[in-house]
Amino acid sequence: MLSHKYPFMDYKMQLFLSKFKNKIDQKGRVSIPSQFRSILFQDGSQKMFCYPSLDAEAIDAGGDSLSRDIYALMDNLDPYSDEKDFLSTALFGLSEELRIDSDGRVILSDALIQHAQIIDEVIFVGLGQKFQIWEPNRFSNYLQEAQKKVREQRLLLSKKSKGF
Amino acid sequence: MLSHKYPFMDYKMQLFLSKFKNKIDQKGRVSIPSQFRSILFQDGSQKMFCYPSLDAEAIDAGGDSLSRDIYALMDNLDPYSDEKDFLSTALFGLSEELRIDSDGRVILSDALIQHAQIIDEVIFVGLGQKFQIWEPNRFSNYLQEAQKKVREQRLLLSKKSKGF
DNA sequence: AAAAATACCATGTTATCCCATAAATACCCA
DNA sequence: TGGGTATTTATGGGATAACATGGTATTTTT
Repeated sequence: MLSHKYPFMDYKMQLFLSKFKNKIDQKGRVSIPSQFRSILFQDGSQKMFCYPSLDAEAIDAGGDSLSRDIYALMDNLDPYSDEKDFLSTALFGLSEELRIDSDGRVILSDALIQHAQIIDEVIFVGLGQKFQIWEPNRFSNYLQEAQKKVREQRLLLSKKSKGF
Repeated sequence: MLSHKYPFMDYKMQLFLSKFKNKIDQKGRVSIPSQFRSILFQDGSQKMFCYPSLDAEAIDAGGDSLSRDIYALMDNLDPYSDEKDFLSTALFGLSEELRIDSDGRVILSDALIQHAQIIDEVIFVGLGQKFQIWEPNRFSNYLQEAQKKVREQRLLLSKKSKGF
């Protein structure tokens, strides 16, 4: 189960960190940052699992562990609830497994591009067990907001976090 | 008891102490001071974990113990809340694990350099379980301020702490 | 046949490895 | 203790490998 009691962040597991800006070429191809790629490849798959982010104008993405986590999350919901139907549609209905080509690139679908309002450049942002793909300007706006939130919660954080 | 006074410091752990000034070469490489390096290498990793300092125009850096603390902090949040997305963005998205090369050097990312306003020289400042990387002039200004603040609070403190 | 997807190749840039050197530090032994 | 030698360290440079990115050719789909 995905909860506080069973942290899914094994200390050994590799996390998506940092951010990288890459270009989209005329054919719609984008290089996945090599740091992220090597994590995706870890379980042998040549796929990138992704779907439109629920709360942001961005694409959520990750590897097998992400899709498995989401599947597990669904599994825990009441099979006949509206909540489950809604989430299944929102996540699985709109999610895709993009093939990673021999040069480490993917082609984002029109639906994903439209959701994230992407033009010809994207930022890959590591979020730990997943990452997001943003249109650069939208991301910098969002980042400002996020940093503001972090500062607001600062005291709370510093008490728990041993000096960070 | 030790753990009461220093709740987050394992008495065995090696501390980052003292400060060292090093140069950045044309390729952007900086040597990590060997004293710091040997602490970073302790757990076998060849990485330096770092992120823009929340309160200063400096880079916060450390080894596995620092990154684990932050991962643990994130792990306590509800995985699919937007609170978590905000924090992940600001913490994971801006953090980096810089690879330490065979000569003990790292290449600081543009984002970090810009945050700390670094040109071609840096000061590594030990802060115990982590250290900071500063542009030298900024650091000496900061240090002066800090010392001034300490002097101002000295009387107040000494009444409570008998001897500091 | 046209369009899209895929494989393959080329290039400039950047990171990484390896070696050289000078200075500082640690070490050793008379 | 002193004085000389070895080792470590910071730093520079050349060679090599990796990466992002653009392009062309080949295959697959429809």
